[in-house]
Amino acid sequence: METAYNPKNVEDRIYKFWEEHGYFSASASAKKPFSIVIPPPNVTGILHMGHVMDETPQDILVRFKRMQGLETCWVPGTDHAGIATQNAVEKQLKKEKTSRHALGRAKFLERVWEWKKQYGDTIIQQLKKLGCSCDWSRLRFTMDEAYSAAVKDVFVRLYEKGLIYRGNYIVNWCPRCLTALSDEEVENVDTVGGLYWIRYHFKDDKDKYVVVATTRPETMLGDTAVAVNPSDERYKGLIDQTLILPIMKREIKIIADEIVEKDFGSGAVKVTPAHDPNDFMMGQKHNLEFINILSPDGKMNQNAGEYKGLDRLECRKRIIERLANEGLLEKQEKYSHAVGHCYRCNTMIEPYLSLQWFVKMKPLAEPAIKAVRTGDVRFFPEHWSKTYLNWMENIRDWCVSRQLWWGHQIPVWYCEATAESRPIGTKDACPPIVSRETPTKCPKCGNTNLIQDEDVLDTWFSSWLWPFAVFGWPKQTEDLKYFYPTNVLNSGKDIIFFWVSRMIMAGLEFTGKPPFKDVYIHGIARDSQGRKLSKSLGNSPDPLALIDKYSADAIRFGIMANIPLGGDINLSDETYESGRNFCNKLWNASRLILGAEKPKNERTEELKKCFEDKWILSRLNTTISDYTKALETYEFSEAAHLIYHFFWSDLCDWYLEIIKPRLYSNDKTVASIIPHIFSSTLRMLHPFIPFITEELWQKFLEPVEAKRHTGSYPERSEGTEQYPTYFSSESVMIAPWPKSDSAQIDEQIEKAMETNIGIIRSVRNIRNKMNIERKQALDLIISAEATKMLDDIKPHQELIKHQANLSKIEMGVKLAKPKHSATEIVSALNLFIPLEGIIDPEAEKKRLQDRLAKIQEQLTLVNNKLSDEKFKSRAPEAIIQKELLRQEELTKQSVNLEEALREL
RNA sequence: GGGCAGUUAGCUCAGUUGGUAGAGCGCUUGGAUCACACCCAAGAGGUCACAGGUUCGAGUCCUGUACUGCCCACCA
Repeated sequence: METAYNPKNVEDRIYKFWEEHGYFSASASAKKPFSIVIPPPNVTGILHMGHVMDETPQDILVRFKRMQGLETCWVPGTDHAGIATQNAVEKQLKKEKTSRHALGRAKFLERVWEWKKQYGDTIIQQLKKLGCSCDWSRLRFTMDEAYSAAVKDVFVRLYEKGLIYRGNYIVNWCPRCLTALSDEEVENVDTVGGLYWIRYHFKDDKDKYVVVATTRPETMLGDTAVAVNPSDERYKGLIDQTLILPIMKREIKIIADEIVEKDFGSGAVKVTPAHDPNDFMMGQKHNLEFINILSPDGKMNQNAGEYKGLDRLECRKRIIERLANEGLLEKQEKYSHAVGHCYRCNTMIEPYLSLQWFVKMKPLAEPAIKAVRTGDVRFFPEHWSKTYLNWMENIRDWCVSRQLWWGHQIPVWYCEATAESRPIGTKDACPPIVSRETPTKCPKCGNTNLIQDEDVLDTWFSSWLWPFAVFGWPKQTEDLKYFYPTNVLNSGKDIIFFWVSRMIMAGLEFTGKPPFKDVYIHGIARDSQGRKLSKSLGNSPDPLALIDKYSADAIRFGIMANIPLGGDINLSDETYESGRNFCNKLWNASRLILGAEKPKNERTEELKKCFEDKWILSRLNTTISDYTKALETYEFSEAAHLIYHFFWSDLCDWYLEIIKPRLYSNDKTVASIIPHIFSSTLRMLHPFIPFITEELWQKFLEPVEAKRHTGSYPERSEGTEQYPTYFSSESVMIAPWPKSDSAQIDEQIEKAMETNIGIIRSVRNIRNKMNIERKQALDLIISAEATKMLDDIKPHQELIKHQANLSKIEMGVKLAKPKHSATEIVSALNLFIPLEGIIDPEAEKKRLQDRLAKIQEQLTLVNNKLSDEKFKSRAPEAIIQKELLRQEELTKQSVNLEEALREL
């Protein structure tokens, strides 16, 4: 074996090995199921570190559960990501100096499918590189034929139930993507802009005017009223009076509405029903005219008169100038407010009146709220349920139609008469035909010229069905019955509203069950400075490059060991280095074992165990228990720390160092315990670092297999954990999960070992401070002060002597005795290392005095406490006993120290 | 404006039902010893944001304050 672990070539070979053995596939069986559906990555591009954060915990859980013996199914797939993918392909077309409009819908869609093929395949390859143990036979795409059928089915069901409606409303409009967006797809960014105060003169009294304030002055071209609060004294008597809208010279009325805030601006607000949600409501209420002044691309339209064709922002500039020139601009001031931007292209969105399809959300939200309230669906960490509930309780209807080409075309057909144009406010002559199948004629008028709605559905309208659609829903398949609901959903906090909440609603609505029991929310990957990872900042590393440099195992372990509970992680080279170092340590520890002696795989029970053997077995079983518990509750970094500590500190630093002589001398007990420990450790580590554990498993397996070949070893008995089969299975991936044997857990032994370690460290510390070579054997004298320790230490003298290189240990020696030679005192333990000729009596005296002062100070505190009536009457007995012991101990120490000082 | 987190070692974070603060990295010192320098040994470093309260005892529970981050929101 090489001195350093070299993951190159190992990982690909191992992954192939797993695939060829069919370990990933799952099917309905008598076993208990465990299922996870992957949050399908968008086919917009290749994977980034955010995906690694997303997939790694899932693979850990899946591997963990598979080893626990559950029928484990991880469904992989990708998402068509309508708007995002369409944008990506459009960008590509732009580079080719063409556009989707030049290509036409059909040709364009061909291009997107090509794109999807390319990136979808790449994503799958990347997931494999990362080690993901998905059931690849179940690979799904949100635009698969069967999946599309499910989407249609859902649309029709909701429509029939009256939960889908079509109507003219103000929606979030992206003038670049040329589509409506849902509220969730708008990112509000605090922006400093201007607040403009404009004078609207009265028709009858040209000298008088009302001042309105606005941040979007260009919308005044579409004003059809000015509104004030009915209780506003300033405007009493002015209601219903007529104003002349500047520039357009249109006559508009002053209306009264409660919605107007008296305290904002002048208390009077211009009303533009076609370009503001509030104004829209007022427009309906007061029967105002709706004047749309914008084209879909954000330019002014014919209703803007001379400004037609200008971009809205350019128009804004000109309007301001003109108003100023005409003396109608009362004032302008800087104003900071939230402005919506498209979450895909970052263009400033416009509130825009258009005909769209909506889903009524309140009826869907109610059961979904209940599911989380009652604990049918649980969030980890729990506090995310509050965020979820807060949003769900204030949910608003969902605009699901998108004016895009890439996506599920809406399963609605119109009679030709009403399909072409969609004039605002007009009603279709024939009602739309909402159908799973393509209809042949209009059921009302019999017309056979039907035109399908050109729009597609919001991409999330398909992904909210993911947990059951991947199992064949709406068909009641075996898979659906067996694997659904899934066990846990893994997601980033950024898509709780987009996806998690909607899946819960869809699951309950369409299957009657919540789609998963647990939701594990992980944080977001950031760079070492805490910034979000993004292409433009250049701080978003390519996972494949990192895997190439550090190995997939290193990335996985590094991230999972360092990720705070539910918090964001700052990624840096150190993160991956720590993972790499850990793997290398594992490699080398195995190398020590495999090089020293082939594993014997023999029974341990009959062999005589030394103290350290019992200790490491106790530690092992404690670790198995705690580690398993941590994984069950999604505490990945906690789990990683537990196993890290057990392996590196307990096993490598102490146990292996202690047993080295026995290892080289072929001690039978060691030779049987070691395979047991390594087998369990490799199995525990496998979910985190699957590749190297498999590679090592195979190496441990070699001698065993060799013996089987020669017939000197019994055949493998599958699936048992019984000796002599520590390495019973052909792959660690299908090996049984280690079980904690509570009979081997011994707290006293673990405590005793801690004491031993403390003593050994103290001696080493003294060596260090005094520059004493390790080769030079020392005498250790333990003072009588440390009476309590003596019994603990006695049985382990040999161990301590060997680890600390001591020639002898003398116990119960009074502090005063080594006054001519004691040179260093370890205060906590009262150890003395006698050495001739180095003592400085003055320094020694000072040291003792300081220590005495400290002890007396503590003694006073304890005495005070013990004489406190309240403490005596209320503190638990165990605590009082502890204090009494401490008092005794401190008293003894102070007496000894005083005596030592006198003798000095 | 509302909601949710957070404030503990130089940095990133743990801290289980209240019982005298831990890890990794970094730093300091020493070390080519026959698993590993991607290593080993040892060490230094903390008024647990602040102020009150409950308690025999508070990093931990309660109230308030300050600051940081995130999310939601139709004051134009």
